[in-house]
Amino acid sequence: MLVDDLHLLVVRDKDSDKVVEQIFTEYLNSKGHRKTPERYAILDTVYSINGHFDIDSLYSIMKEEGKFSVSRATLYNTITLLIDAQLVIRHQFGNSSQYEKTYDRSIHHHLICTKCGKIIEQKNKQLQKEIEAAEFSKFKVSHYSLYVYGLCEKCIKGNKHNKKQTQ
Amino acid sequence: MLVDDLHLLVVRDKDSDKVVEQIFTEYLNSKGHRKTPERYAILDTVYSINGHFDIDSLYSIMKEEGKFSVSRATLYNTITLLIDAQLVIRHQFGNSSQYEKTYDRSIHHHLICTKCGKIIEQKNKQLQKEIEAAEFSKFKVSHYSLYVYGLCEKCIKGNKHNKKQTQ
DNA sequence: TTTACTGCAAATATTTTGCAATATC
DNA sequence: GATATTGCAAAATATTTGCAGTAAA
Repeated sequence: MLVDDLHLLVVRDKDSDKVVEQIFTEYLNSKGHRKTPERYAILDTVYSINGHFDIDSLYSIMKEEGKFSVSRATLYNTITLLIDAQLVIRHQFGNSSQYEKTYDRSIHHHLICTKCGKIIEQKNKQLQKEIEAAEFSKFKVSHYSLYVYGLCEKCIKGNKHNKKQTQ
Repeated sequence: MLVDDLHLLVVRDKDSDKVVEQIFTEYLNSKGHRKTPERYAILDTVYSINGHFDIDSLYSIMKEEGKFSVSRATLYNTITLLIDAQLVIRHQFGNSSQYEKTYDRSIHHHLICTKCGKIIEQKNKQLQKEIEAAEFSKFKVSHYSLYVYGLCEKCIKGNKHNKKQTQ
C-alpha cells in the first residue's frame, strides 16, 4: 500500500509536469512565441525545484547537473515568460529576485526574520481565505504575497551569533 | 475655523517630527551609535516625504533642495538604522528598494499592476485587523507587507499604450 | 526564407566596501 | 584622544542590452 501511494505520487508528479508543459505551450502559442527546447528545459528545471531559487542557482543547476545548459540572458527572458504565464512568481526579499513555481504548490505566506534573514514558509488557510475574499475596487486580482517581518525562534532566544544571510 | 484646523495640522506635524526625533535619539543611545547631524538631516527629509522614495531620489532631494547634503554611502548606512529603529520600512517592488516612513502614517496594502507597474496604496481596515489577528507560532511579528498583484483600472480596459515603469 | 531567439560580452544600475579625513563622545 | 562615521572612489552584484549567429515556423 505504501508502494502504491508512492507510485501514485510519482505518477501525479509526471501528470502535473505534463499539465504545466501544456499550459506553457498554450501560453506560447497564444502570444505567438516560439517553442524552443531551451524554454522547455528551463520550465522542467524550474518545476523540479521545491522552494525558492534565484537566477544564479538555476543557472548552476542546469549547467552542473548535465541538463540542457542555457545562458543567463535566456534565463532572464524565459523567467519573464513563465511569470506572465502565471507558472512562476517572483519575490524580492533580499537584493536578488527569488522565484518559485506556482502550479501544484499550495499557497503559503512568508515569515522573514529581520535579524538573521531566515525565511519561513507558513500555511494559514483561514488567513488565506480572508485575503482572497477581500474586495479591491477597480482592480483585477491575480495573486498576492504576504510578507510578515519579525524574529524567528532562534533570534527570539537571543542567539547573537546568527548572521544575516545575504540571500 | 479653517485656519485653526490648518494650524492644528501644522502643529501636529511638528509634534510628530519631535516624537520621531526622540525615538531615533533613544534608538541611537540604546545602540551606542553617534548622534550626527547627517543622521538627523536624513530623518528629517525622510519624514518630509509622503509615499515611496528610493535612495537616489532621497539623495537628489537633499542635494538640490538646499538641505544638508550627504553621500550615498551615508544614506545607505542611515536608512538601515532607520529600518532597525522601526521608523522606516523597505519595499522591493521593482529592481531598486523603495522606502517609506512608518510613524504617523496609516497602514495600507499595495496593489501592483503587473502590466504597467503602477502601485496603488489601499486601506482596508477589515483585512488589516484579520492579518494582525493571525497567529504565527514561534515567531514574534513586528510588521507585515501585503502585495496584491493584478490589473489596474486602465489596464483592465486594455489600454495597450501603458508602458511598464522601471521604478 | 524570415525573423524570433540564443549566447556572449559590454553596458547599466544598485549596493557594498576600503580607506583616509573628520567629528562625536 | 580614541574611534565611529563620513565621503569618495573602486569593487561587487544583479540585470539589461546590442549584436552576430542559429534555428523555429
